[in-house]
Amino acid sequence: MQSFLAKYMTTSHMERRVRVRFAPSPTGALHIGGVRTALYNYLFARQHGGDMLLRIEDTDSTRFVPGAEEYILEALDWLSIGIDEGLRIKKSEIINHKSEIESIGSHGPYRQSERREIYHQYVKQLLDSGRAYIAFDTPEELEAKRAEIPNFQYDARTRLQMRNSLTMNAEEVRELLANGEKYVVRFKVEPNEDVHVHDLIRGEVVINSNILDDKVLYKSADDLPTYHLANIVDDHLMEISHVIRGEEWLPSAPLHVLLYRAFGWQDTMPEFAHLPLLLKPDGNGKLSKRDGDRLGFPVFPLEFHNQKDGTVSSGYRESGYLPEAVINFLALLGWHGSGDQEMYTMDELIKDFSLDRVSKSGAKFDYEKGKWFNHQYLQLRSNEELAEMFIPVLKEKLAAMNLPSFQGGEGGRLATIIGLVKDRVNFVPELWEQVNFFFAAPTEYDEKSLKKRWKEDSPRHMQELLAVLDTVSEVDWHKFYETTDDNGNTVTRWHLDDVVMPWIAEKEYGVGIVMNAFRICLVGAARGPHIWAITDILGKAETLKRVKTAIERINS
RNA sequence: GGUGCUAUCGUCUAGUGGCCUAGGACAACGGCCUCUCACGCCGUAAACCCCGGUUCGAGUCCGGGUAGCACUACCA
Repeated sequence: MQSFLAKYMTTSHMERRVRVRFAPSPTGALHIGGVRTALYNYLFARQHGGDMLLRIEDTDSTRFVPGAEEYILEALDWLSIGIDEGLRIKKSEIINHKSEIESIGSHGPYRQSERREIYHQYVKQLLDSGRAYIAFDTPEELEAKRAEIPNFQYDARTRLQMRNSLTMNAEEVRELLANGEKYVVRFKVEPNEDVHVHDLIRGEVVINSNILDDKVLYKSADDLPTYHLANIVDDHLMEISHVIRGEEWLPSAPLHVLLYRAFGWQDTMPEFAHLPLLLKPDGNGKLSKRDGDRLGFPVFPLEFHNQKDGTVSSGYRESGYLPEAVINFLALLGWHGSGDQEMYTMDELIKDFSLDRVSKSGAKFDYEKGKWFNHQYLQLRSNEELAEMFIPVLKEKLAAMNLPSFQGGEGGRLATIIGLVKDRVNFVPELWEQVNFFFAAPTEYDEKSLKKRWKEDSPRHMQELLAVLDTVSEVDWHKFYETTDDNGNTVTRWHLDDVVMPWIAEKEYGVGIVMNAFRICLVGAARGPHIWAITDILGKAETLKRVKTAIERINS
């Protein structure tokens, strides 16, 4: 039975419900840094049993890129970053790359472009209370001012020299407005005040209001607010408890604090956490879209065809990355767990995540480590799953070689083959280089391998081997059994071992020289899985045929 | 230029005053395994930005310097 006090404490001193948001702009593909921000928000929300919202910040109509919104939602969906409220992909509606977007929740609309009327009232509130003013300076005038005065800033020192409602009388302002003159609403920042921002990752950050300019909050040209106003109003209205965003926002955090105060919302102002930036792998600076092209790896989760500028950006999904690998890799870029653990499932991340353990400094994007993570997760997938993922690649390769297409339904043969080689690849498409010889006999033989492994006696060895192998029955060809090696480990021993090895011993040939030559006949190079695993899959007829062909073709 | 943030192996990082002759992971290198290439396993090399101060004791706290980054739009 709960005491009355416990009850009292939980009701009247109840912690605010955790509500976080990811609020991207639909200006292009979702950058991998943005994905990490979304992930951290998601982990935080889940851990606290709170809500993860998705809001689209499309207040700059000029930068809108068609398809970007769908892209963002699909990327999050692919990575299993779940959205509880706002915009998201309607489940079970992803057919033929066509996905439907749904809006869920009672705090909508969740696109800022659809919230014009809401912002009007708050702009008016600020104007009425004298916390903001109307400015008529044209972009050209401002530009001229900046050219004229070095380090010009629109603020308490300069606003009285500008064309705004502070310097004009009410009649003039009314007239300009009536004439349809373009204007903006600027926030009136009071000078000389130390603004304190509490950051969950960085602690107390203090900035003097003198360095802040009178930010534009609203522009009449497109009847939309700017980021700063829309962001604060929406976060307030949507009851956001924690703002977890990139470090690039830290300098404007004081402005946001001032805005919350101007509205009288300081008591419900969200907590802030500014995440370290993702840096270029080489040199310094923020990781950018161009770095991906330059260094040859994706910086976007999904491939993106930009309809606005016609560019195509490669994506992790199309490069063969597994979503869980991307998540794990990203989670550890700027955050570490409570121990030395490297591999994390999403559930483990949710359990272990903490803003305390987010680093303060930027993290260089290490693509090599990403590959390693993918390798790890690839091994965890079943052969059947990998086969399923590999089939499109396989079909494409076979078509390119004018070979009969893969039909499937071959009794799990592909899965068996993949099981043989998966531990040597990092990505699904790489499987092709490991399995190609199962689908097509070698047409040429790797020169390096020949030089090292194909000796003068090899043709004679192979000729003799052919005779030895021919004695093995079709049934015995595929036989194998379990045995124990010198170290007590269980190993698979093939019947063919018992046929070929005694022959080699009797003739006093080297095992290495015979087997490697044999391998070259079958594979075309000195690589690949265990030789008897290969002959098992190839079958007797194909094996003998390949050896014959090799004897004829090599050295001729 | 101004303001802010940051600073441990090549990279991601552990480290919250003594457990640090600085730990883990990726990458590199070497070895083992082995018919090959890989995987795997074992091992090696590799770092506290600099200068002061506080303290019995500093990678850890403080100050200064330096460097890097971010921001400084009618972009977000």
